[in-house]
Amino acid sequence: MSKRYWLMKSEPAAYGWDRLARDGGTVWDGVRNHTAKLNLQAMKVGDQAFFYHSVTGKEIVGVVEITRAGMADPKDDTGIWAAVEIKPVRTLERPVTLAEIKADPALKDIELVRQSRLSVAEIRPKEWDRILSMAKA
DNA sequence: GCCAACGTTGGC
DNA sequence: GCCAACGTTGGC
Repeated sequence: MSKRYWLMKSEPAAYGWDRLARDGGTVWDGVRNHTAKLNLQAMKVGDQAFFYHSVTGKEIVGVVEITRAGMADPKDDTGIWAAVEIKPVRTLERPVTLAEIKADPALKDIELVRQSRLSVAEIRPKEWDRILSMAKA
């Protein structure tokens, strides 16, 4: 199966990009939404994801890679919820803001905008490439 | 099983 | 601080 792309949201006040870069990787747990859980469970080792700062910033700041997939959420006693392990791959040369994404017709169907509350979303390969090219501009 | 009420998230 | 979107809960 070919590589898929994702987007993971975090409030910088709770766990930001700087923290992830300093930690060198982390277990992505605590997700309590079923759609997001399905996305976590669909992830494979080697898949990549954008790291998005919600609330403060509202921008994509970096790229992460899934280093461990199909985990149970270690903080969950019920066995319902899922987790993955991620590591930072690189910081974007320039963050891509939500405003820019919304303004771009090529990204009008992106899940980040269509379902703004979803904390773990899939990114289509075309959208992935588009956002990467915006980060270089 | 339906739906109104309520809680939470996150953008504005 | 407000509100829209969505999920969950509880009465019927």
